[in-house]
Amino acid sequence: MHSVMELIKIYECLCDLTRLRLIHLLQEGPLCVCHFQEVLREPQVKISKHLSYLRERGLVVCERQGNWMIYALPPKPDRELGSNLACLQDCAQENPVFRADRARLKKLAPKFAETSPCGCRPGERG
Amino acid sequence: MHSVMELIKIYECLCDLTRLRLIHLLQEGPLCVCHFQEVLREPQVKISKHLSYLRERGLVVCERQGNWMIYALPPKPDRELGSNLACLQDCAQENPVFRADRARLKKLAPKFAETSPCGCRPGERG
DNA sequence: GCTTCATATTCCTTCTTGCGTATATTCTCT
DNA sequence: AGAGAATATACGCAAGAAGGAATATGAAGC
Repeated sequence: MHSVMELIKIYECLCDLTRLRLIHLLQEGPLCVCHFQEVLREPQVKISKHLSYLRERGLVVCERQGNWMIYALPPKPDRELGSNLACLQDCAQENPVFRADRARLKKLAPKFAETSPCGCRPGERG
Repeated sequence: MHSVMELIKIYECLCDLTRLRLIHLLQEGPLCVCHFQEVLREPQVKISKHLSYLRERGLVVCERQGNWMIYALPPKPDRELGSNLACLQDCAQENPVFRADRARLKKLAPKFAETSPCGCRPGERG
């Protein structure tokens, strides 16, 4: 009755559009909040709260870098999370929303590179 | 902005323990409500409402057989659902809760076989 | 110490979900 | 038609989630 809750926790994290987009972007590499804001074009509170939600449940980790908080997927996800991340990757490949997010990230990457803390490397896989 | 909602709908269906158990059991084959009741040891209302929830969202289909309603996974799931069902199958394999449900289903299968409508074949893959 | 920037948290409202009790529906059999 | 079995729905409630506005925290630079 314990490890099944892990699984449910994962699904709870995945069943919101904003969180799905956040996680999907993290699959391209670590990012900080303000970059999420620009790619998703959503207000800071919304981004930040969803990232907190994900962090509390272990779907993302974060690290402070000066003023910036760098978010990333956990370095060693357990079986359930790994399996679901792979599944999401698969489902997101052809999906218009996710494709658009990836395109937008790619387009903004050079701009981000100028002003970013060193731990935040959009477009590079973490 | 449409097909991503399909994906979210799937995750919404998967993020409840009872629904997860229902879907997992259906991966073993079609079942009717009263059999779910016995395997899960949950009240009829609960089972029935969660099945309705799943049906409305296209994660299960059902067919009347006299007094019984036979529930099953959709015969031709689309990519997102198929992918997630496979992922669930993977995650459920070693999970205590799901293992117990499978064991219980197996144990009850002979008893079900006597009283079941013909469309309901617990233990056989649909 | 004060300001500024990036991010987090609090408060409030609205909407959804899950559960249980009770009741309705739908079919079968006589 | 009436009874009984299997399943579904309605209602009320408590809890949680999502959003926005405002405010708080924490680090950096002067």
